[in-house]
Amino acid sequence: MKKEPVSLKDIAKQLNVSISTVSRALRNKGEINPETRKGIIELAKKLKFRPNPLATGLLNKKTSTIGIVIPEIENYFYSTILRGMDSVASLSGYRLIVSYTNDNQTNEILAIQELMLSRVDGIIACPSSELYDFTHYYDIIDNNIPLVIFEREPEEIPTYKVVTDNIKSSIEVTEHLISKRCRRIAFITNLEPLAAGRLRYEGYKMALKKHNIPLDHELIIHGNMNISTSVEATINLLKKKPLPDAIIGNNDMVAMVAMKIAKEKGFRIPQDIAVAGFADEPFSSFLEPSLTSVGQPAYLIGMKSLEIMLQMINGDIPINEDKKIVLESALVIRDSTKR
Amino acid sequence: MKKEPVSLKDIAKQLNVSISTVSRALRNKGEINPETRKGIIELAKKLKFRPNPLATGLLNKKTSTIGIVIPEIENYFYSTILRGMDSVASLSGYRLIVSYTNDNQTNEILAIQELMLSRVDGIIACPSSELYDFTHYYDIIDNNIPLVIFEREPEEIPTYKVVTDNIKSSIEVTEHLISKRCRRIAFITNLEPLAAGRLRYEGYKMALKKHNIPLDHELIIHGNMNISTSVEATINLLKKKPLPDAIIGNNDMVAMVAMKIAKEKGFRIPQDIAVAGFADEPFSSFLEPSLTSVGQPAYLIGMKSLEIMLQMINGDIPINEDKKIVLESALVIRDSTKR
DNA sequence: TTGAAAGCGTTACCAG
DNA sequence: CTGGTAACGCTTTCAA
Repeated sequence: MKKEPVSLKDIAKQLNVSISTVSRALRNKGEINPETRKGIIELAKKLKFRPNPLATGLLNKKTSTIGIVIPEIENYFYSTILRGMDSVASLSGYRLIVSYTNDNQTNEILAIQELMLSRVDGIIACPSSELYDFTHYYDIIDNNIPLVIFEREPEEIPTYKVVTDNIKSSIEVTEHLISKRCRRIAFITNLEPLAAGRLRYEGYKMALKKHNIPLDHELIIHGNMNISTSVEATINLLKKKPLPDAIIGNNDMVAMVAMKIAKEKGFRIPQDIAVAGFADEPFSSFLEPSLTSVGQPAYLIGMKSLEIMLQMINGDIPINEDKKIVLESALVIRDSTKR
Repeated sequence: MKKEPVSLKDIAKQLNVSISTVSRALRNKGEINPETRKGIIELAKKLKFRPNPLATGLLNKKTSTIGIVIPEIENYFYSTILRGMDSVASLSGYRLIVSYTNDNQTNEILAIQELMLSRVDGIIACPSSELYDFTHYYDIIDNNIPLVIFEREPEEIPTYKVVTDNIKSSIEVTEHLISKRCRRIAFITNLEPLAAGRLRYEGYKMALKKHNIPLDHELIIHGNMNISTSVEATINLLKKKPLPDAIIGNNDMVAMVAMKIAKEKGFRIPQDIAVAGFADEPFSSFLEPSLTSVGQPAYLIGMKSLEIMLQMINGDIPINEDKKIVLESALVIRDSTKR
């Protein structure tokens, strides 16, 4: 049914030359009669010939395809990372195959298996935060397939990682709140082993310690960062005595929910409770009050991950190095913490 | 460098049988000695053999890959569509290659060329709204490559289209505002030839006409729907005399911007000006006031497009039919229009 | 029941 | 300068 694309054979037949001659002419390799070459190139252009990637791939064992394993896509942070990756990939003639894990390990294992069966040239993955089993990553490494990890920092996986300065930026936002005379700072976060939230929690603790503010475990709420758990978390926080005077959400969605619930309960923001988030979503400056947030270099994470991957594939850097690239975040102060 | 995956040849060698025997055993085709078969299957499982998709693809001229052409991805609406597509594709053993056009025709043409060169089995595209040249689509059709269009409805491209009931839902939101005694309803929208905004504008006009409200062209602002143009559009609207008493934004981002600007200028929402949007983004219920919006069946658009594509590929439906699948939207009424 | 061979489209190598 | 051939990994057809 599908009309067949032109092949070298077609061109060879029409011009009464051999397939190898056509191949050579088109890739300008080896000696060749300029006349013959010109004719071949012309016909090829006319027929819109382009080598079948399946055939070349079969030959040099390359698919020109990179597998991406990412938790979600309906999320500005991750979709921006993806676009950063795509921008580099498409410029270099690579295609991306994207798998979504929902931050769930079972999906992740399946995704990686599928990608390896698809014979991708490399895998760039964000391991799910609950990760406790690393065999599927060792599988990638054992097969000498280039692997780049992004956003999460599993020490158990010895390879390149592209991450952000979670601890530092968390210290920064916490100190910002402290400078605004907040003393009971609550933190709604994801404390799963590999979650960025866990590192941010470390930063938070360091900031408190530095300023001699006692850590109150009551103010730390572990959640999986969806809307309903965030609602619940906030309601619980607002029952604590004494009340928290600030809430940090592990992302802007959580912070947004916290603000809404607090306002509904009659608290003024930021006067009664200051609120801050992470990731600086486009909507954050439009909330009421506008939301203070730690901006993440999402696009850059994507670009950088893909650049490293390409270097690995091209053999410019070894594929078995355990190295961490840390990109900088930037605190964006808005009305939700101005008091 | 990369460790070679096991091939039929490897298995054949180890078991001292021919490649064809192994192939037959594994796919349970043709007569074969149950003993031999068992041995082969066992070894294959142990070695984690899986056929090289490049080789099979070369043989049956299939890549098991579907190309997606989509305007953006950092946008809940489009990323949800994409996930809908992915959910169906991954269940059917298809991979998706996604290209982003930024709603720009030049990018779109390049994307489609690239996809065709990659030999995708089918293309699902959202043509850019400014589209005036359709040759690249005719190119797809001429090559007998299955094509599905989504979200936009170009009459010039005779193929399956998966769209939403833009006119109807626009009538609905406009009538909703009219029922709230709004008479000067402004519309910030994208009027490019293929934009959904154009159809929504039609619906808007029909609703006004039905209720004998004169159309005031001053209240229609054409924009490309980014934040800065929306800011400008709103500022202009708020200078009109008499003032608009409602603003419809062509998406929730626009409506969000309009609300913010109007509030900053001292207008009360919805009392002075009611506001509504399209697409019902997750943040919309968290705005102040919560935003009335037309919910779009994004996930369904994605699923449906891919289902149709698979049917085309499988030959269950002809690939040259000009048919439109219309999915229903649902108006979500919130505080921004409750007056 | 099994094996050999052709072919998918391409490239690389070796003769001529 | 050009053509033939082998090879990539797989499926299918034809013989044995």
